Amino acid sequence: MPELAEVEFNRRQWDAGLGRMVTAVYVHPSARIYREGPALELARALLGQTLVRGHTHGKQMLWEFTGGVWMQLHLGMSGELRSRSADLTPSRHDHLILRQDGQALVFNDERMFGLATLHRAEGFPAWWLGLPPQVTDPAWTPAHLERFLRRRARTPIKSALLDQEGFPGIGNWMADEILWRASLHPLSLCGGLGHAARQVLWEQTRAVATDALRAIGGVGEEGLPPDMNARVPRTWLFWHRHAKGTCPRTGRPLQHLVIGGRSTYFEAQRQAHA
DNA sequence: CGAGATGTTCGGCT
DNA sequence: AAGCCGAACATCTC
Repeated sequence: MPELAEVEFNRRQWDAGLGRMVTAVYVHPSARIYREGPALELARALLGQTLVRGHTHGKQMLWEFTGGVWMQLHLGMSGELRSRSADLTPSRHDHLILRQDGQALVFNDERMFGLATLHRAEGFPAWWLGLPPQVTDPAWTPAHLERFLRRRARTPIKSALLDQEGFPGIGNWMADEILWRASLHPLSLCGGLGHAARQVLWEQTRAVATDALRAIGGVGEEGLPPDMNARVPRTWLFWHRHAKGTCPRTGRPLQHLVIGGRSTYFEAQRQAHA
């Protein structure tokens, strides 16, 4: 599920736990999400600490606790955060549960491409501060984008959009959404985009990220949106990118290609080759 | 039953 | 040498 707006949505699921102490920790020690550090060490570190804040950066999540304890979470392909009742019994894919007074914070991940890693630092960990600028950040400028595209001159733009170095938080459906809005063919080589095409790409990347954060992430609203994807407008490509899908603007059938190993849907007539 | 699913990493090749 | 591509990871659904 998770691209930047869904990551934001999941971050908010743990809001109920902010400012509260962790009274017990359940881990599923052999789960693959602990591949970068022992689960039991993470569990021991979190116990007795208070959850201070959650941060997101693209698809990365960083949970700040008291005592210089930080937990990095990545939702991978199927990770979800939820707040449940205090007496919750772990189910099959619940790999991490932080129990607090009044509730349990759950990390569930069926496919286990996600990640949970302990970090210790006074202030933000250095690797977090060194992450590339997010696409909604003022530092993510047209000049920054141009430098990135130049380094990948022979890469199809669809593949480049999935590169977290240049487009933190953009994943497969958002990449298709951006190219569709920008009227760019997904196989266009980065080096072949002219000034005008690069400008449109920059604008639509920002626009899709901002719109998705508002619709899915619930940014700027009180309370949580009831369902993650339900509020995505039908006019987006999002709902139509499947084998029998048609373009919500032209009504013509969508083309399907596998690019960089990922399913890609586009309207071949609108998205002409650059 | 094989294919594919909103992700990342690694080994091999150019 | 930088950068590309396919495979692998684990599980469920169509």
